[in-house]
Amino acid sequence: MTIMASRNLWCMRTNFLFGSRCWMIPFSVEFLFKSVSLRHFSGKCHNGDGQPLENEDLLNNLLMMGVDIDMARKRQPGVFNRMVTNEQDLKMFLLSKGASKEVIASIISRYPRAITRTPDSLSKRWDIWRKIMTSDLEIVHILERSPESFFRSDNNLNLENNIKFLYSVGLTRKCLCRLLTSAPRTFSNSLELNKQMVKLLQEVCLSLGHNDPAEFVRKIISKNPFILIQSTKRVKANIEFLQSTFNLNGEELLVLICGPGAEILDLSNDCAKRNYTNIKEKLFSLGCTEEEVQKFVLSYPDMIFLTEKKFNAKIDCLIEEKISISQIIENPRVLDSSISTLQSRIKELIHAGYDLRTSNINLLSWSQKRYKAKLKKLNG
DNA sequence: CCAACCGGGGTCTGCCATAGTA
DNA sequence: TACTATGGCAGACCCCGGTTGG
Repeated sequence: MTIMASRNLWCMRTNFLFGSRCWMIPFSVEFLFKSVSLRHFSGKCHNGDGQPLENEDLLNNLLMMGVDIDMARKRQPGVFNRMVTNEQDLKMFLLSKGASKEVIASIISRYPRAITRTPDSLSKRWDIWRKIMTSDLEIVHILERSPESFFRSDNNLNLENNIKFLYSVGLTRKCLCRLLTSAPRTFSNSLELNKQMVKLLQEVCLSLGHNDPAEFVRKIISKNPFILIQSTKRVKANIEFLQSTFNLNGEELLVLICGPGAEILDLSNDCAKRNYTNIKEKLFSLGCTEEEVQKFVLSYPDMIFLTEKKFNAKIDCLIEEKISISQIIENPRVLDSSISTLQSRIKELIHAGYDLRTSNINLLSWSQKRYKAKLKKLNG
């Protein structure tokens, strides 16, 4: 009863603020699918100039939910002209799955079209996702991160076909789980698009002389769960870059792209080329040969992710401490550490009397725990 | 005990363009 | 013709620790 009382009070307050539309009572699953919010006045309204007016009911609902209306309108203005929207259903649905009000508001603000989905379709889609994920909460986290990936498509049959297809490629449920967590967009791609990428990967594999494309595809996808949300154009370009830049035979290239260099395929237009060119120039300026540069990058391909600014800053910060370039290229992992980690560790090590010019520099990239233990020992 | 070697984990959305559709 | 569904784009590391070998 006290709950009812406070609820009534809340209702009165909101009525005072926003007009006469009353909420349905939350927290009760039986109301879930009975709340399609038809407008009391149908269709678009028009002012004297014939301009469509947005529906007041919808705006009030969204306001009370805490939705950022300006943001939502900017993103998908069309939603605001619809006769029928299901924001109440969506809210109830997501609440029942464990999403907070704040999360729901944020989801709608960022992907307003979510409120056009029917409860039935939502529920089906959710259940299909749940065949991969073990809990509702995991899905809530994904939606919070990326509402678009769940709501952008209403085609549940396509979703199911994608899952069938991915299994048919030989991926495990665990792998699908990783794909859904890391790159949920994979599952709202059209089946055709996913097939195209898989086909491309198989062709690459065969053209490089490997005889088990299925195994290769499984490996590359599990190594790089983002691959299926890249365009084939992008992936092709990056493979061509690797092929033309390093003198690798087919097998070596395959090992690279389904192993340590797998993520390079995600890099955007010419980014790999740009970053590699910078690495080359920087190292040339420090007296390295072309061969040394190639060997250095291949020994730790993630280097190619570093932008010009960051790569140069890291090198400079090491060189300033008289660490030689040969020490650096022989221990590429030190460039893994952030600039601030490098700076603070260098300072601490010098203070501890550690001579980086003659001692090993690998500890610059050790884990915090191992590094701290080492430092403690150095400080006696 | 110590460090080298090496693989793994997190994470990658939010925007724009456009063909298709009602 | 407004709106939807879908494709594509830019963007750009850092940290941890198990195992192994000395």
